[in-house]
Amino acid sequence: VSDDEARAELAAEPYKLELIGLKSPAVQDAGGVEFTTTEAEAEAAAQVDLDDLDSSDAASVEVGAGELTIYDNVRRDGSVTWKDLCRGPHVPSTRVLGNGWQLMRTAAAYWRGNEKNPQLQRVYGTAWPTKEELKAYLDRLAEAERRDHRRLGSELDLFSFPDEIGSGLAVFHPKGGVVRRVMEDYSRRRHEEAAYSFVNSPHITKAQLFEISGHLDWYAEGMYPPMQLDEELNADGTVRRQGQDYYLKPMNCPMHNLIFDARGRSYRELPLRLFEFGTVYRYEKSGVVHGLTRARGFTQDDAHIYCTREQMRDELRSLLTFVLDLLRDYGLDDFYLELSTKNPEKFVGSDEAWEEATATLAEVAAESGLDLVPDPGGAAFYGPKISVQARDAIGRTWQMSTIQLDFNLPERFGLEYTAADGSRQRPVMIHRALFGSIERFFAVLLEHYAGAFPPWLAPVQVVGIPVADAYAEYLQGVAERLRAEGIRIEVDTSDDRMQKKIRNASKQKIPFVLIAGDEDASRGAVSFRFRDGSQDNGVPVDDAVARIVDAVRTRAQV
RNA sequence: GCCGGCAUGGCGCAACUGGCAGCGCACCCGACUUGUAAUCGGGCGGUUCCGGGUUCGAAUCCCGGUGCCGGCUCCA
Repeated sequence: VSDDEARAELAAEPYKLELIGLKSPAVQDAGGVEFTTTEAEAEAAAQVDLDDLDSSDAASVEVGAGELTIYDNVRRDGSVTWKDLCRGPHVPSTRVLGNGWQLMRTAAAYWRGNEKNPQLQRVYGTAWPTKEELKAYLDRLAEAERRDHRRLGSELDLFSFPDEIGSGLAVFHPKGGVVRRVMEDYSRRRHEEAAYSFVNSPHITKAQLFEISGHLDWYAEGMYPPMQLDEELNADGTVRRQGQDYYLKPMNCPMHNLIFDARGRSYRELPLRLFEFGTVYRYEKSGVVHGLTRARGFTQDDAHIYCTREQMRDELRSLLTFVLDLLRDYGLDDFYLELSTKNPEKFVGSDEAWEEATATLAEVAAESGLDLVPDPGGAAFYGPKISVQARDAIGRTWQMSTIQLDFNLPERFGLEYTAADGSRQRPVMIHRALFGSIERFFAVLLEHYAGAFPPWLAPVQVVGIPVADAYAEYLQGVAERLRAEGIRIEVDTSDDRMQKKIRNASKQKIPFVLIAGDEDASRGAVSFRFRDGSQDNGVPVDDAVARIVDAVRTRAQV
């Protein structure tokens, strides 16, 4: 139909009239009810962008540029219930959906995806050729639900979000604290080996620092409001103390820059790698806070590397290797990379610097042999970025580590080092976080393992269960030997039945259960029960200890 | 921030149309002493998220706030 015909047909539909005005057949999908076959497609459909629709869905109907199509919704008796703009095609009959469909939820969505526009009600559904396939899909959703870190966090007594503290602010319980400490300890050790220097910086700072860094210009709405220190006057009216705003830090980089700038720096010190588990606070909008993956207070495993332009390539290369190795040690091994490049509308620095940095990142990424997905225009204004995307045990992807090149902050802070020829040079700065945030990484591991952490990370690695009280003492002896090896073991001496203790250990997803009764004790042995329910009976204590110690030391996933 | 939903012992839930706040698990006490996922009995525990209102009477209805869940938008 022509625009005018369409306008006449849909005169009572203000949003559709607006779409007609856009003169693009692509936008016709932006309204209407969506039935999608997968979560991913629902997401994709929800994020329909006017620009990329023209080419991507070309398979449907031939529609010339600027032409519109209108479909009639026809009942079985032939009457038309409503008309709608649609690029098509439509299924001949909704009855082909059979029984394999279900409404999933409703939600508000901004008209044409813009926050400034009014919101419409979006109805989500899912449709499958058969009931069985629908069920399989719903089972996958249930599996994700079962692994939800917020649920596992309370079931396994790892962390909580007390209302009294505030939205998005977690406390870690003793068991969560163990996992976190082990994660951090291992990370520290590896960073030490990789020649990082460990620094510490405060949680609050005068406004001045974020004025220099530019955060108050660009990031103010992501920050908690300032703490105001009032001006105080002496009796004669002179100023005794100047008024001052203090902010919670949303990022660590400005602090690290001040450490770099604390004295004159030589090229001989570079690359200088400053590392900190830096706790930051960001005032996330109320609707986006989500468990540990999107909190308002979190700790980054943050490092800033200051190096020369010449060192940049080698540094990035070894950095990417370091990052991937470490992620693998935590049990993630299915990665791809994303390369975010310059947004021509929003960048600082010279074109040459950008090209060099981007080419270097691309080259280093290619050497890794991993898939590289371009993300044009996705870079921060100060430099391009590689991010590591990891797939977890049920195939979901998570953005983990980021490596960002920065030409801007060294400029703003006036950072310099003295080169071999005595000249003053500006260093390049690399921002990198490997976990991203410890809390998010913790949540990803928790969901990846569905709570069944590998022994080296498990809060309790072994539970000893005596067949009867009489054997508790024997197991305590075994426990002492394991504790001497640094193993986290508890002996269950409660009044419960043995079967109940096994059930409890199983629910807590303890990697190793050691059971002992007369048969074992009389032979100096113990019996294993593993998480999968399998057993290994009558294992000599020496062998049992060696086996557990080995599993922990090798970070095995048993 | 916006739209929709929700908030009842530590956890999971119940309580009809406004009419005595209940159950299971956990916890405490007692009995039982057991070879691979729940022994039995008893007990403690609630200002029904907070503040205000309507009503003879509010977990229940209304208003405001806080928090949570699902999305939008944004992001480590």
